[in-house]
Amino acid sequence: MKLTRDFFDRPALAVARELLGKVLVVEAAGRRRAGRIVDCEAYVGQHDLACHASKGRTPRTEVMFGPPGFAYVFLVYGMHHCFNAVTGAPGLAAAVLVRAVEPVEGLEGRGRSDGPGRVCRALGINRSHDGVDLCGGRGPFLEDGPGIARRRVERGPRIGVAYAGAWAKRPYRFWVAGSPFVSGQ
DNA sequence: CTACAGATCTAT
DNA sequence: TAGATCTGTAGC
Repeated sequence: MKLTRDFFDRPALAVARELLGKVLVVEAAGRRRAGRIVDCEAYVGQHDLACHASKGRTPRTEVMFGPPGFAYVFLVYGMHHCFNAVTGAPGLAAAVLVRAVEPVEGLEGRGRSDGPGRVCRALGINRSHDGVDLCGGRGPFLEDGPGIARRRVERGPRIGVAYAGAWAKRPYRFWVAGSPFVSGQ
C-alpha cells in the first residue's frame, strides 16, 4: 500500500524511524525499481545546523519549507544526488534523507545501494524528481512494508555533518541492526 | 567576481 | 588519497 500524506505530516524523527522497512519505488519508462529502506537520517528544521534549511530559504531548499510528502532531491559534490522526503507542516523545513536500501526489484549500478548517492543511482532518481509529490499519481512513492521490530532499530549520529557542532552528535540516524545493506562508515 | 566547502563515491 | 564538478555563501 502506498503511503499517504499523513504519514509524512509528523516530526522528522518519527518519520525516519518508521521509514525503516518501507519500500521506495520509482517507475519510469515502464521499468519498476524498488528498494527497502534500511538506513536514513532526520533533518529536523531550520534550527538544525546540519539541515540545509538552516542557511535559510533558497531555490534549492524551497521544497523543504512546503507541505509534507514531497521529494527534496539535491546534488552533492557536483556528482551525486541525494533523496529526501519532506516532513512536517509547511513552514517547518524538515526532511528525511534515505542513506541505504536493500535491493527489491530492478536496481542498477553494480548492484550497490548503500550510501545516499548510490541509492539514487540504483533507483534512477535525479533532479527531475526534485519537488515531486510522493503522494501524487506520478513519480517516486513509498510503499508500506512489514515494519522493523524495536530491538532491530539502531540509532546514532548522522554521517558527514561534522560542521554542525553539537547537532552533529545528536542520534538522528536510524538503521536496521545487522543489515548487510546499511551504508558503511 | 573569485574562492571554497559540501548530507559522496570511485579509482589510484 | 585525490579527483570529479554543481550550488550557495562569504569575502573582496
